[in-house]
Amino acid sequence: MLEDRRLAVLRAIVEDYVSTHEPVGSKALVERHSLGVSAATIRNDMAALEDEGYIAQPHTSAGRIPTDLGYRLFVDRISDVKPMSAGERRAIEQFLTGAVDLDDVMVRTVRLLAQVTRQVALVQYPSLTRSAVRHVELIATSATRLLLILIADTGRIEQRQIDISVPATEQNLSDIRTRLLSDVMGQSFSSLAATLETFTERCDPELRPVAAAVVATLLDAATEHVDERIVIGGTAHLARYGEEFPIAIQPVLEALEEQVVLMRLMGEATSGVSVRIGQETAVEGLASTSVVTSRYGRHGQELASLGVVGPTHMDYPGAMRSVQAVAQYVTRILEEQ
Amino acid sequence: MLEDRRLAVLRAIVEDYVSTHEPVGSKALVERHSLGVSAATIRNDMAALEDEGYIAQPHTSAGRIPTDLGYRLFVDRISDVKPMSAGERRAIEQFLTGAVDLDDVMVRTVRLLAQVTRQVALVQYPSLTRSAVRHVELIATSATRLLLILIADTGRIEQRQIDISVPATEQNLSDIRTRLLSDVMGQSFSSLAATLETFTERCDPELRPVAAAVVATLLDAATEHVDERIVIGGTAHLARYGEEFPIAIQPVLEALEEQVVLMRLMGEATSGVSVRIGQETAVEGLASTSVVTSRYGRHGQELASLGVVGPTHMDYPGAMRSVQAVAQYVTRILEEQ
DNA sequence: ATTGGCACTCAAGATTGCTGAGTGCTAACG
DNA sequence: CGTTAGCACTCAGCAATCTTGAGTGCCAAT
Repeated sequence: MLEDRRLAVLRAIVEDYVSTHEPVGSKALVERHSLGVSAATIRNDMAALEDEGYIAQPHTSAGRIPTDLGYRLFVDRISDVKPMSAGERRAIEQFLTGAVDLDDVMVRTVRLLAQVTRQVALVQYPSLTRSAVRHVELIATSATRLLLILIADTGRIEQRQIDISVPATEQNLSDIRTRLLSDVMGQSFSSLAATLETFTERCDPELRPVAAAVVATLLDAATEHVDERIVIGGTAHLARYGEEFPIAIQPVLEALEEQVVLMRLMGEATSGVSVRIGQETAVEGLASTSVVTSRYGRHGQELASLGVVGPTHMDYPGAMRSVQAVAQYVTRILEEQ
Repeated sequence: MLEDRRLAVLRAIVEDYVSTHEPVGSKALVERHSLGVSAATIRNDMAALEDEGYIAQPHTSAGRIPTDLGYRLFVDRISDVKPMSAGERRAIEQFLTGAVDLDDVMVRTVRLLAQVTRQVALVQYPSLTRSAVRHVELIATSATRLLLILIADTGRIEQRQIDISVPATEQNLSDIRTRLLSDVMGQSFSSLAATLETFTERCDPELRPVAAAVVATLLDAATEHVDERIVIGGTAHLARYGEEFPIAIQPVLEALEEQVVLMRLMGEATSGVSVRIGQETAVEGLASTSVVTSRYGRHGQELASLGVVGPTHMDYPGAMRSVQAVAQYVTRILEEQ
């Protein structure tokens, strides 16, 4: 009962603060929300909420703003994820259909997400290690140089140069290509190391040097360590906050240019929608931002993440809803491919 | 003689303003530069320069700042492009070697350029229409769906889905693939339309529906209209200026997210280093920024552009030098591929 | 437990005055 | 005729001061 009202007060504070970006006082609260009690009572509740660490005062004679902890409680216990309107769903669908290739899907998705949430959007390319080989191609670009092309069933393509010391004939290459294709076609990238362990031995002795080089390069490309690609969009929205709010956007932009940081944000695998608030991001430059992500995938398997980065005082229910919806549609698009 | 001194004054104003970001007065000028005349004389020169539109006063009791026209004169007639130090050259070289594929070259280049110039960097992917076909691959991903892979001799790869109404046998596909390859291998992308005009007719009647679809898709992919890809980096540098300078960075970020704008900035083909100052960019959001670009290429042919975007009060000689040097190195890297 | 009343605090905005960098003008100089 | 010194004038920016009002915490009454 009393607990209930306190939560209601916290929710009201979060909602008002998110929409006005100004500390909210007891009087304004009772006016804007029908809480059924007087401002003085709210003040008592506020004092209690402040003791527990859910809200704070910027300075003595100001209203309260939610702390990271407050947002966390809000996200975990209070907010209810509203479903999207039919119109929104249709808009998303329209935006994503007609993509000509994977790059196009990624670019369209990041734009869509940025536009819908009005925040910075991140989309990670489907993980190679979680997908399977659709095709492998080996092309001679000069006498001692080959080009290896790897195509995943997600549509993702990787290419690598291979320098070989001894020239290989077209026949040799063709042999290797055929063997390689029959070995790895349809295999998951993560199992390639095992699959190709004996590949070189199984080749004719004269092919072995080339085969070894090819296998080594292929495995290197398939076990991509840090070079997962991430597309960013909507950075202009950052500046919008900066205008009337003391969020230094430089550290945020810097953080978003660091591959390591992005991988940390997108990599942590949790099903469903994940929300990290302020310090929880564990990234220095993102201390005053929150990150809302969701996994997306294909046929029940999760391939990668997408999400948004915004100020801690963001519209969490809205962001969570949009991120989830977009993830679902990307999943569907990938399944159609 | 008199003209000479006026130019020297303008140059001094530009240099001081670029380094301090504060309006420069006559007194400060004579102190910092040995111009051999008194402040009063400088004031006369300044008044003349202002009449001619090269400098302006933010308010009555302030020093002068260069106008766009002033920077233009500075760039055209006054500044001398200093060569890079050996150390800088080595740093650039080191940064760019070791790239595993074209994507990698592009990403490394944009990072390098952003780091060296401390500004926003743009790198355009090599134009397809100006390069030649290294390889074409046709893969069946299901009975009625093909994947067409185009590889340019720059290392750039394009892929497209092809839906065919009638299932094609592996033998059919192989036929088409072989014919296609012998037709287009080594051809320039711009000549493909002519080369493939009679391709469908030359096929067996039963292959024609599939062949027609393949050719149509291939030509569509090869004549990419607006979807030239551009990589952006170093946006965090924008915020640095924003801090102590009233450049609204939001319009800049917005402009940089518009494909059309980027194409306009990068597309205008001029050999050598090109500088567009303030309004000259002809982009609303970039009215208070300048763009320094250079073409890069391979074997004398220009493939695309790279460059930087920064505030109009940038270090033009430095930026021009860095952009030129990086373009040269990228050219070299592409030639090695 | 809730409420009204009241004293207290303090950020933000307005007002004022001062300072000094910088200019333009004029008259003198070589 | 170009250059210079001198001088009056302008005005952004800073600091000091004052005022206002939103908001709080506490206490006594219900």
